[in-house]
Amino acid sequence: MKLSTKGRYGVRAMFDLALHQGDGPTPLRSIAERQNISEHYLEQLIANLRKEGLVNSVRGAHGGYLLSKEPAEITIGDIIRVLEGPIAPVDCVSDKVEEDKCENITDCVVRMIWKKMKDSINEVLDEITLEDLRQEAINAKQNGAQHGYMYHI
Amino acid sequence: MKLSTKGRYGVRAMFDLALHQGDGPTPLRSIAERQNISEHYLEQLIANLRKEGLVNSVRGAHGGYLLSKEPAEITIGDIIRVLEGPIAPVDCVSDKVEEDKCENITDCVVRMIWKKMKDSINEVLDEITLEDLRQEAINAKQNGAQHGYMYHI
DNA sequence: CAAATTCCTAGTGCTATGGTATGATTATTC
DNA sequence: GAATAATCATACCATAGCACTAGGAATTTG
Repeated sequence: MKLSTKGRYGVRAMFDLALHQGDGPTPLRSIAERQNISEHYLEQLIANLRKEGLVNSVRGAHGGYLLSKEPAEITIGDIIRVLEGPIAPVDCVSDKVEEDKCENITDCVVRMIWKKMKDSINEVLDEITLEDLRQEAINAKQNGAQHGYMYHI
Repeated sequence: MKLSTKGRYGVRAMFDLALHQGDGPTPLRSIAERQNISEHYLEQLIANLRKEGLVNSVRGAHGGYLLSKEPAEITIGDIIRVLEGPIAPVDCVSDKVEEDKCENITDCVVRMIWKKMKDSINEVLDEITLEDLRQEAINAKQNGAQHGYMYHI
């Protein structure tokens, strides 16, 4: 029951973009350096975020990446679902197709657990936006946070 | 973010024991057959459940396994934590030791997400007991559930 | 003693993860 | 035109965990 680095790096990268939103496109290299993530690996991840429309890209000199929407309109759930697939503890609660593969769907007592689990996780992740993180970072900074690669504002 | 079969098989096996509690020790073979799980594999899982005191074993002919406590006193969280380790999306929120490995612990904005996620999952899993499942199975049976390997009562 | 059953150790094939390496192509700015 | 950057492609690799399988030793009952 662990998230892989895909989801975690993705969230950090998007958070980084949220903090630098307004400065124009942010090159991948800057994100990778600030967040201490392998640039090549991050490239693979952000390609998915672009395909799913969470970020826009600008080519060429002074190019880079931009959030496609306001930080308040992007949830952590949006990001993680793109990078890790459906957020569900077992396949039989993740989507219609997978549900149908389970013969016992209506009778299965145990499935109820996974359903509750899934709903509770998604609820948490869908109520946190990048704007929430940005605000927290600003507060932390004001309250004297020092290190934190998480908020180079 | 998937559970492995360890956690899922474990829950099903314990649920099976809950349903057959009172019949004396349940041999592993019976559980494995009813739940359609590899006997040898299940053996390895139940060994951990025994070491952690969730089940008792009786050797020899007519031996088998028994829940060590009342079904109402065993939560799904108890079972999954034994078989999958701490239920946490990232290590830095799983326990003290892991927390200490993270330099940024106090300042890290993103960590708050994983903390909330962890708490919400654990809350769900710790409020469901084997007795709850047993009751649901009995209800389902009365309401005409037919198939469901989940409740051979 | 034979059968049933738990207990224990080892090995195995597969897949996903988390990268690295290399290079070519396209678009943009100065 | 040079530099900067995204985009695309392909391939490789080491490690770890998963989901078993195999085989046998120890224990208990009848």
